[in-house]
Amino acid sequence: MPTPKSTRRPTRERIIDAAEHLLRTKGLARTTTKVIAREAGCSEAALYKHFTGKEEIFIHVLRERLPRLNPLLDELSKDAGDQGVERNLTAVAEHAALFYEQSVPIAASLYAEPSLKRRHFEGVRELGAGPRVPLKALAAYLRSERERGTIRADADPDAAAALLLGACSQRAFLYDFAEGERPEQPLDEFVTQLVRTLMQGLNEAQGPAAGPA
Amino acid sequence: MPTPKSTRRPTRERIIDAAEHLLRTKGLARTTTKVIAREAGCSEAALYKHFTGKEEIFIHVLRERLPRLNPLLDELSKDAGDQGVERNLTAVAEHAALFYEQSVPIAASLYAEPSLKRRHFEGVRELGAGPRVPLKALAAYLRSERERGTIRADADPDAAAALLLGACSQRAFLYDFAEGERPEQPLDEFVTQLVRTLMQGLNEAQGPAAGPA
DNA sequence: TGTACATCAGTGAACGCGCGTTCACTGATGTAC
DNA sequence: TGTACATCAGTGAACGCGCGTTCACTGATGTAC
Repeated sequence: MPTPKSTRRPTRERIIDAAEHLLRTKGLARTTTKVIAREAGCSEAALYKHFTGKEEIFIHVLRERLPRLNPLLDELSKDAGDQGVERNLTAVAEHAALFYEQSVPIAASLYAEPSLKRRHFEGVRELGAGPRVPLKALAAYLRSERERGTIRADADPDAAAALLLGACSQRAFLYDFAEGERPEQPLDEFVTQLVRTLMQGLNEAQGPAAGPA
Repeated sequence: MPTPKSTRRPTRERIIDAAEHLLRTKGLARTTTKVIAREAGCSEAALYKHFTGKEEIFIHVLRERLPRLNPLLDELSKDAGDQGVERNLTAVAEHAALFYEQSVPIAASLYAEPSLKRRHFEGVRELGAGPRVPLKALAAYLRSERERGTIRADADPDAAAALLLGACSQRAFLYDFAEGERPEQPLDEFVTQLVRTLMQGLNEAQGPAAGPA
């Protein structure tokens, strides 16, 4: 028998749960009102007691379930310099990679429905979020490190942020596209090498490049 | 009156043209057989003289119209060292950015229809292509530069490739998502700064960091 | 306490619409004699 | 040259299906007296 009502999540929550899960696994095109209702354990008609329509359900999934990357980055600016830059960047990159793994499959499918994409990003922009914000935040952090002299004076914070977060987001796509084509490199290894490469650059080592101790 | 038949492209081509254009502008969900036919200037029934079904049209758009990044990268490996590494990387990044601008909107919408996504990438893999190939090729080029000593001996070619191409692909997403939210940084400037940052790293300059002359 | 009524989450069945696809047909072109 | 036939790209109209949505209704819960 199904879960007794007393212990079930509220219907509205179960609808959002179901829609989110289906978006992730079956894709936007296959996420119909019928399957949402079936997975939520209610009738299709019940969807319309909680939302004005199907698109509204998706908008709420996007608003309430897409993870946020910004909190971590905001915190980062405060602790600038407390720990090594390299350690901070590694932490950021690791979180970013996980974040993109979560959000890429859903965000990407908005391309199939440009009106939904537009609606979502207008809402997101009004909240001061949006895909550019993490880049700006990371660049701001790097600028503060540059001011205290922990990274080179002629460093370009925007370019560095684009490199690091770009690599993390692209990884999320490859991960999903290739779908187990080959055993993926572990995340922490990937991230460590990104940060090391970003820190030391490709130019011939001259300075105290701190070889293996 | 419409273009006379004698000067029109063959119907099959016009169908692919129309489907591609609609995928880019209206999205996968709004690209129905009716609108493809209207834009191609033929009847819906005519679609089925040239393709077995709608999905087949999309598969052929993906196969025949998505740009290829690999040729440029293959060539690159041959000329390793002929020009400066920095110059080569800049050229690659610029092409990569344009490539991703073209392919991202269409590739992303495949997330809405996972079965189509899977079919496409299986086909692509059999041709030795796929989204991982450019990364591998760029890393191979960097390895050859490392062997001839033009970049530091302990450089990580895979990480460097991930950083550079990641930044370029992410740019394509931001460009499209934000849709004119703010005047975009010009491509060549963006790319130049990426490459310089990647080459010199963020660590305090010690060596011949060749400050402003 | 019992009774009458209001509220409201939720339902089964039906709705119309637009989708991808198929049908029988047309008309232009090529070819054999 | 004309005529009879084959081929084939392309069509208008119809098809059935599954979609998102709405309808009239139910049954549980709360509340006033």
